[in-house]
Amino acid sequence: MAAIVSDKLLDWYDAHARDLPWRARPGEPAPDPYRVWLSEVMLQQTTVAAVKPYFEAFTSRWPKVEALAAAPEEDVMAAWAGLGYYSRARNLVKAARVVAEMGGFPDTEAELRKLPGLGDYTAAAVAAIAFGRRAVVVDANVERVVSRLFSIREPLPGSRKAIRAATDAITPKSRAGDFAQAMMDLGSGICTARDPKCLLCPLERDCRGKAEGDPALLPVKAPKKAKPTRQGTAWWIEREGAVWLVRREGTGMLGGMRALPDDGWSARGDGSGEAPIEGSWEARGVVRHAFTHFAIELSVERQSGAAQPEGEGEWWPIAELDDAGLPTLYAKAARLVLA
DNA sequence: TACCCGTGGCT
DNA sequence: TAGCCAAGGGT
Repeated sequence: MAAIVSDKLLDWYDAHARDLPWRARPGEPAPDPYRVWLSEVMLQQTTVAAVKPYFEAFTSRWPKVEALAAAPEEDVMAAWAGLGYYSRARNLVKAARVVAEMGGFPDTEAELRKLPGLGDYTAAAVAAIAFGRRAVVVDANVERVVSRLFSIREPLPGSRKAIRAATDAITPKSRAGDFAQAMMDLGSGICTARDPKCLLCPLERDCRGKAEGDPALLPVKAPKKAKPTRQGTAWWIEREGAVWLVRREGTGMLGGMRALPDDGWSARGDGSGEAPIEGSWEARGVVRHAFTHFAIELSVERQSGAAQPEGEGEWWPIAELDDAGLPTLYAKAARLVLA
């Protein structure tokens, strides 16, 4: 059954593979490991449509890993702005510098797994896609397809071990990269989370989930926690056509990204409401923004002709604010002030 | 393990 | 519209 499933899927992939900028067409040589790695990191929890323009921008500006390794971290962070999960950009720079120092990407799953930002999924995907290694590649698409194919009814995340074993059982010795990408294309276009297109599926006859009932009910997932709403304030401090920007520290929320000064709001609590400088503030309104596990209502206060706040920061020309690389929350706040 | 960490499209 | 979802990783 295992060989039959992988053969059917690879045949389907040869006929229906998506044409993507980071992907070789079936039968072509494997693409540059740099492009595979970059695309896989960008695609972590991120849609293909969102990734495409960023992938083009990055590979145009930094065509090789050595170029990315030589770039200032803040330039990479600014280029990543809007894509989200900014630890990916911090780790991207770290990994690029390690790889450049090594003289190239390692070509085994175990060595790739040691690079920052490469977990089980990405290490396996790069090993399989860029280097033709047999690796068990399990992402959310594979979890869904395999849960249905084998009718695994234990809820996630408890079912991960069983899903991995089942995926291992159907992963072929050769063309593991194509197999992985075929599974992802199948999950993306056919075996979708809602309303799967079973009539178009090359594995319909092999699918226990289909045979036993409604495959759309799989995988079962644990219920999600309610997300709280936090209150915070951001300060638009303006002087001579420039606004005061800081760079957020650490590895936490929006860490390493340029931002407006704020009052210390976080996922765990509201901000203090305390302004960084004296003076009279003009209320400009409230920005609402939903993060993964909480929402924020950010009040935006403005002061012009202001003194320079203490601490690190820079006066950024308002006319060039698009180049600052503000994450979406602060881009919204800026739009509110400038509207 | 459970939680933290972004964003935009879709229903 | 409010929630769900997407090629997860780090701690």
